Amino acid sequence: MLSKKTKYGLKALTYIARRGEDTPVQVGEIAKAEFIPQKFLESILLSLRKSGILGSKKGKHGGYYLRKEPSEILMTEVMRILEGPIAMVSCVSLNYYEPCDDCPDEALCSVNKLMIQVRDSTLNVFRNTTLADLSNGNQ
Amino acid sequence: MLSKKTKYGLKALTYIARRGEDTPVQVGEIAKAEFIPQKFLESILLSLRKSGILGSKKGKHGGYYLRKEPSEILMTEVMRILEGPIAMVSCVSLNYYEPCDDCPDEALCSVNKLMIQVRDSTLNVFRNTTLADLSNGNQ
DNA sequence: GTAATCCCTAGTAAATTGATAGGATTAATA
DNA sequence: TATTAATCCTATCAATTTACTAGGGATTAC
Repeated sequence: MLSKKTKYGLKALTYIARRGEDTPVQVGEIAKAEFIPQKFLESILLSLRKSGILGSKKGKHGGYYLRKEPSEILMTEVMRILEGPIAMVSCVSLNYYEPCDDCPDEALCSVNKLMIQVRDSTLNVFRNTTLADLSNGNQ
Repeated sequence: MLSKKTKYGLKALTYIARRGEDTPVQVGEIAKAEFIPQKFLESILLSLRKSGILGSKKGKHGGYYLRKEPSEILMTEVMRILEGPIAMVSCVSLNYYEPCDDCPDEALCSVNKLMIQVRDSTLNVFRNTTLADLSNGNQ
């Protein structure tokens, strides 16, 4: 299941991208528009800022803004920040590989074999989808 | 992340399929061979039996066996039993659809749009993979 | 009848999730 | 400079899920 954190994060990014203007967007505005608990959203946007997707401006009239064009923000990056590894088991993770302690031979492991395929097909979606794709009306 | 339940379940099914013989396999044998806590595995195999994937024989020399040929056991079925819905959000689930309570219009929802693509690509893998594929050495 | 096996229900510790609380810091503006 | 409005940061917490464990009942081979 997708965590609420990821769901809220994606909705917030889409909101900012759709808005389009170059003034920063406040957390409160997004929270109200997307029905997201404000304090929770605060922490989510903070992590997106720390990861370099968002920039922020403090103080009055502050808020968050995209640091790149929506068409340059890949879902691989966003999903890894919000949801963590894309692979369903660490032994097939590209970025966070760890062997299973109970598996004597990955080459013989049926779970490994299946999860590599799932990982690749999911990656294929995320690599070919940008925030611009999510924000636009088309497909 | 894939739950241990699913991981253990897949390993157990693969073990039974690879064994090939028509005598039932005991939980203890699988647990020992695959390093799975026996009592936990018991409950997993029980749920696979209740779902019709496995049959069982009680009493001495009892155990579990496949009710279909490995080539006829699709991953869609196995994963739904072990892991639950394949979709990452209920609003794109084919078998367990439920609308999100915070989403006024699915057609405009970026999460919905993205997760439909992920669901379809994952389904494509599971629909084209059988237990026989996991059990064989090839690919 | 005894041993070996599946069947079933409960319970439980640890981790994760989805928040909330409370305030420190920063910046615009009057 | 004082006020206000925003981000930033840490800590905490209840509910849920996960990954088991315990204990025994039911069934069957021998």
